[in-house]
Amino acid sequence: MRIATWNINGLTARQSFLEHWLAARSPDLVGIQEIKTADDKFPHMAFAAAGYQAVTHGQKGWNGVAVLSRERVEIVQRGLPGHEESARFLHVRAGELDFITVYCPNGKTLQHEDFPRKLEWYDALADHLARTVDPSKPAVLCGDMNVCPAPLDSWNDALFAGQIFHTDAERSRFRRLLEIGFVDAFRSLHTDARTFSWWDYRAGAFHKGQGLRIDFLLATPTVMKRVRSVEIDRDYRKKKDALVPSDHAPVLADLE
DNA sequence: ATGACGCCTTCCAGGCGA
Repeated sequence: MRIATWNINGLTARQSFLEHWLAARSPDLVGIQEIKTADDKFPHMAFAAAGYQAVTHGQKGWNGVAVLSRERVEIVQRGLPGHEESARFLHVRAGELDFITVYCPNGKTLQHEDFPRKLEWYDALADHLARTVDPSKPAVLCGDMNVCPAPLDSWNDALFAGQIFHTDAERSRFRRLLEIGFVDAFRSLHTDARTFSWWDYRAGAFHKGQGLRIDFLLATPTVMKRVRSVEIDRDYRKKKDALVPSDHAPVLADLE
């Protein structure tokens, strides 16, 4: 079984690119973020033709998450309770697996009012997961977390020390997800790899290796036992047949 | 030093992303 997460930066702009990737990688279960599309505008037919059922928690213009699955899934929860004003949370059940995808708030800067809101959102997420996820059972929490959990996850941790994505406040929120019982699958298999999942579109950041690792597949121990590989699909951060890529790369894991 | 690219929108300049 192949699972994945990907911030696609706009479904309308990325649909062909996403379909290209689905055909090339054949994932079974995918969390996508930033679809920026309302539920009633989601192109279900196109994904059904590619063999995927889509479950969406969409929003016009901003945010929006969805799950694409080859096998039938059922909705457990759409929207983070108490924070339904932005579409950032979707929990589905795929057989025995609880699969949750999130698009965490960005926060902008430490001075911006969005920063304390980001921390509050994280606290609400952790509270909700602690109540609703049994860490002894198979579960995956994936998505764009908008945090570099450790210096190794940033192209220049010294330059950005104490700035957005690099603060102790954000890192402690990320750690709380691990304390609930989730394991960072990529880091677990690649202890020392300085591998990123996002690169700014501007100034040739991708080619200069100036990226961040902010997209994660977090899995409970029963899932981790089945993990055979975890990779960041940086080939899909490149232009593909003249199609423009997202600024994020997909993260993929193969489970036994 | 600044902006840099690409997304979106009651529509095309301006906000936002990370």
